[in-house]
Amino acid sequence: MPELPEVETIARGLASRVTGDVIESVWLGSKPEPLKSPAPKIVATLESKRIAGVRRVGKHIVFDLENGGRPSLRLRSGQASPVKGKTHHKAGARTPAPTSNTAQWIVHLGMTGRLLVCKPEDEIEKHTHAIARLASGREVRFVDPRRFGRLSVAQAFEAGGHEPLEVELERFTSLFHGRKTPIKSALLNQKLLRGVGNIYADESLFRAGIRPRRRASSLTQENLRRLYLAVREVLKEAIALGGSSVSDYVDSDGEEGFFQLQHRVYGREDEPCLVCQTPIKRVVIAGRSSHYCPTCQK
DNA sequence: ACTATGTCCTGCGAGC
DNA sequence: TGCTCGCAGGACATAG
Repeated sequence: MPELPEVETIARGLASRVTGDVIESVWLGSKPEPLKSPAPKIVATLESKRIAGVRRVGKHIVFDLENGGRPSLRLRSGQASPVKGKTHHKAGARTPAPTSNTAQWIVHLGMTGRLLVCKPEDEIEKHTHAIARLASGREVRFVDPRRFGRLSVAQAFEAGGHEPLEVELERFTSLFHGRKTPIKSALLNQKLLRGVGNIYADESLFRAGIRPRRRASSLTQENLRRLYLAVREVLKEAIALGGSSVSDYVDSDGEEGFFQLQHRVYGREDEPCLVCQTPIKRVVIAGRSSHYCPTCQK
């Protein structure tokens, strides 16, 4: 679901709402769980930690955790697990907590993942896979119908690739040197740039006047300069509008974004180009829908 | 090392 | 109404 602007919006929303709160207990759904780290390690890493901040790295949401949370208040005995038949992990001594004073909780939302700040009495949505109970009485819930999302913990999380809004033009240009893959595929490669997904790749290529099938290595310096500026422009505008709500995307407050109203090619197959009226084409590149104007993009 | 393809999941809307 | 099909914001493993 979410690309850089949506993840940025979600991370900012979470940061403003849960920074300073303390994770008191964690519940994880049963296998197959969308976990990249072992469940006991996730539980041990999160519990009794204070949330020092929440930020975005590529398409990942990173909760920065620090020691100093109050000792875990045990749940009332007999309280049922949120979802019938699933294991309830509690703070325990079986798995030693990391020795470092800091750690991170990493969430990747995949296609359909959501992180919601809820009250305990709010109905547990279907496909809820994790719940972190906070000292304030609220809960952070991870809901993900398609299970492409992933949870993990780290001591010093590192993501590959460059942040598109931080990378300099020269480095940006060098990323595509000698690559025979279509520029669309290269933009989606998170090891090059991190955070660009299908919508923003298409929108950026339209603004830069470049067809998605063009080989990355065939782009001129001028092409790459225009693409660099287009990517930055599109992402900044989208962040300002709270991201794109295409089907069911909402941020952690349940608010929709509005950048979908600015889409010029994505999802507009057969509709007239907003610049030249030529019908927008849709082709499949690397298994992903790709939209472009055959007149405006060369 | 780079590139193309299939696969993991569930839900929704279009078309019959 | 109810079925099947195709498609969906992503990222891996695998094969060439």
